[in-house]
This record gives sequence, C-alpha cells and structure tokens, in this order.
Amino acid sequence: MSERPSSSSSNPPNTPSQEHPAVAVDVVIFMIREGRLQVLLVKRRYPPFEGRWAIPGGFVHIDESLEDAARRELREETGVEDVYLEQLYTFGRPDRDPRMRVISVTYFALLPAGEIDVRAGDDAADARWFPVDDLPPLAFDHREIIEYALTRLRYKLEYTDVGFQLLPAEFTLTELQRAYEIVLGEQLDKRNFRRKILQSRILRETGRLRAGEGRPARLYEYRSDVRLQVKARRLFP
Amino acid sequence: MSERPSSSSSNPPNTPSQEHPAVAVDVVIFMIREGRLQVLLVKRRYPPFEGRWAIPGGFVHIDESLEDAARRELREETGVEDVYLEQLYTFGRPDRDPRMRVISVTYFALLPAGEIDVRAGDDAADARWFPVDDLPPLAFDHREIIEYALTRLRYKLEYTDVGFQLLPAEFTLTELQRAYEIVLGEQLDKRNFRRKILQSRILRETGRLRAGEGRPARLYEYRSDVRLQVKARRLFP
DNA sequence: ACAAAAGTGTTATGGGTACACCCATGC
DNA sequence: GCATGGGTGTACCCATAACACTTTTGT
Repeated sequence: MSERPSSSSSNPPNTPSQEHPAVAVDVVIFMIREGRLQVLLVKRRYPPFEGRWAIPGGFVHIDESLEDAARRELREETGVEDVYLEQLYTFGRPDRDPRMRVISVTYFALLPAGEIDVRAGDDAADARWFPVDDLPPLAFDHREIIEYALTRLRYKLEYTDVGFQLLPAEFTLTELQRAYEIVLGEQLDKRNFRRKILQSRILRETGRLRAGEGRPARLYEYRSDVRLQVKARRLFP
Repeated sequence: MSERPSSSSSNPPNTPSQEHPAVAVDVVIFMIREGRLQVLLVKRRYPPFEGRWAIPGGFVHIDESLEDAARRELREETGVEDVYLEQLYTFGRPDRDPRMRVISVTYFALLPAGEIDVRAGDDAADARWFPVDDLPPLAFDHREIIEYALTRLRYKLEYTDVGFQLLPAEFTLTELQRAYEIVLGEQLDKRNFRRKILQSRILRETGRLRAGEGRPARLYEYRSDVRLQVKARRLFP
C-alpha cells in the first residue's frame, strides 16, 4: 500500500503510478482419496491453455477479502465450506499469464478424506482429482504452485497439527498414521507414532469402535481446543 | 490467475470480472543497531495518515516482478542491493486503505549490522530506524505486518541460517550470539551456542583476530556454500 | 482355528541443557 | 597485576529410533 513520493512515483496522493495488474486467487485443494494424496484440477475452456488442466481460481472481487475470494472459489468448485485454508504465496512474474499482467495470491485447502466425494460443484464435467505424483501438463505456473504447496504441507505436517484436517471427524489411529505416511511419502513406526500422538493429548477417544477385517479399532476425534506449542529450541538444522 | 467461467465470472476470456485493485509492495527492513533489532520507517507526506510512520513501499509497476518491486523500494530507501529479501504475506482486507482497494504484497529484508549506517536514500529527512519493541503509531495495518515479520524472523532463526544475514561478512562468535539473543529476546548459553554453530560446519575461520577490550576474538565468515538440511523428524510440537 | 488388523514396552543412542573455570590481551 | 572479554568440557536427562509379540474380532 501507500504510494509514497519517490524517484519513480512522484504523483499526487490518490493515484498509483500506472495501470493496475489484475489480481487472482488460486487454490490448491488437497484430499486423500484412494490411498493417495490428490489435488483437484479444472479443465480450462478458453485460451490461453484452452483444454489444459489448472488449479481452481478466479479474480478477486473489488470488495471482498483475499481469503473470502479463496473460499468462494473453493465453494464454487467443491461445495464445501469451513475447511482448512491457508495463504501460500503470491506469484507475480510479469509474463506468467500471456494475456496480461496477473498477480496470483495462492492458497491451499485441506479437505477431510472420505466424507463426500466432491465431484466439483457447478461445472462438474471439467473437474477431476489427480494424484500429486501423477499430474497432467498444467496451465501457467500451476505446476510450480502445486509443488510449493506440497512442500509446505509436508513441512507443516511435522511441526503443526494440520494433518488432522485431512481426516474426517472420527478416525482410528491406523487411519491417521496412513494419512501421515501418504503425505510424507514414507513409512512410520506404529508404536512410536501412537505414543507420540497420544502423549500430545490432542486426541480424545470417542469410546466408539470401528469394525473392520480384524480386531475393531478405537475411534478418536481431534481436540481443536488443545493448544499445541512448539517448544523446540533448535538453532539450526 | 486464470479467470474461469463460473457462477460469478461468466464473461469473455480476456477480461477480469471487475475493476482491478491496486497492488503494492511493502518491505519490513530489519537491522541490528545499537544492540537492538530495529526497523526502518518512513514518514508519510500525504493523506491518509499524513505525518504517520509507515514501512517503505509503493505500487508495483506493470512490467516488473514483485521481488523486483520490493528490491526497488529497498534500494530507493536505503541504497543497498544484494541483501536478504523474502516474501512475507499478502494483506488484502478491502478496507485496509481508506482511499481505495489496495492489496499489499509484503517482504522482509535483513541488512548486515554495522556496515554503513543507512540513513535512507533519497529523502533522508523522513526515514528513521525504530526498535521493534518501541514503535510509534503506524499507518494502515503496518503494525500487524511488522509483528508478523518479527514472528517469522524469530521462527526462521531457529531452523535456518538466515541469522547470518544480520551480520557483516566477518564476525566473532560472541557477536553472532548477541545477534541471536537480540532477535530472540532471550539469553543463550555460550558453550552450547558455540558447539552447535561450529559443529554445523557453516562457519569458516578467517584466521584473523579482532582486538577488543579483553582477549582478541577469532573472526569467522559464513559459508554460503554449505547446504544445511533439516533432518528433524518431529511429528508434532 | 485361522486370518487380519489392533494394540502394547523395552532398550540403546544421541542431542539438549545446565553449569564454572582458565586464557590472552591491554592498560 | 588486574580488568575484560574469549575460549573450553562434562554429566544428566529426555526424546528418538529400533524392534516383535499378544489380543480381539469375523469367518
């Protein structure tokens, strides 16, 4: 904000120096489906990149906040509300959109697994889920955006509790561990995992059981009231 | 990016749905001065918030990247180039600037201590350093932006090597430790600190000494070639 | 009784933290 | 020789990592 008179913008207080870029929000929507981490993509109907897959997005309305715009896109595409949404990064290379200058404020969203299989809201025909490790060619710099979102998600999985956002309200410890393994792309030790999760006090046992092929598993729910705090004093990798 | 026809923007391919917001970059410039962590602020000359202090910033030119715009502001204000600069967050509440819709892509910069006392480039009269724990009333949402930058800086200090960007090319271990203590706002143990830093292999002894009041101290330089990697598998705070 | 998945404890190792004294120089 | 800051080692504790068997249910 705040134009200030400086060598390059010495104009009256109320006008930015030049024409404005367009501002869009794009949302990387993650969900665990079929045992893999997937993202929702939409097929573009117009040039440029007509027919190419892209992450859902659109221009920011002049009177809505960035997060509101992201939630609107999310709702239009999936019908979901009240899911985890976090601002990721703002991409602004002048040539990232061949038509005109577009600055994209990106977000990533986490949908709980299993609930409803969102087939995408309005125009379902053009929306599909793709595993993050098997993406089609993408429009614009969207591949880079997804890679970045994935890096951030993996990172946050380790030192925050965002991981629970990928699970439904009730889940078993094995399901939770699978979710972690799917996102991190790596096997975890069952006993160590359980000890760590349980001693963090972030789960509450619901008292119910889920019957399956073998012995029924205890169901847990996430306690969003517990404040996890990072205590680690690391001072270096 | 990528307008897509959707319930709210079903217009031809090449026009965003409404008028564009203005896009600005604002830069939180940190430097350790006089034993405290300080930020560079400029005094606004025009309404709104005329006479109030604000972080340096300005509108993004239509053909420059966001980072270029941030570096341009940094250069105009301090004369420095080639310093650490990182995108922080994008603030876009519709009412954050009373005049019009302005979306601010914020960055933070770290200047090496001691070098030259940048008194601010062009219009020096209106620029001053303020300790982060003693800020004047600020324009717009700039207080929030600085708080956020500070949180991020403290956080990154612990698990990356950004801290070295706050020091000149050659420094003693005590100076490095002071820098950490100043930013973190907390005392650190000398022996543990030195062991940790040295065993990370990120410093090279220059072989020179700095004479002072007591015993001369060994000088070190940062080895930007060493790739620090986070190995920690934490799975939770 | 057997297949399938749930659930459970111990040990070894490494990193973090706490802590006090000698060393080299200038005055 | 004394004041000033530089430089060094050890012991305890806790978190992590590795590792295999028993339990409960359905068929």
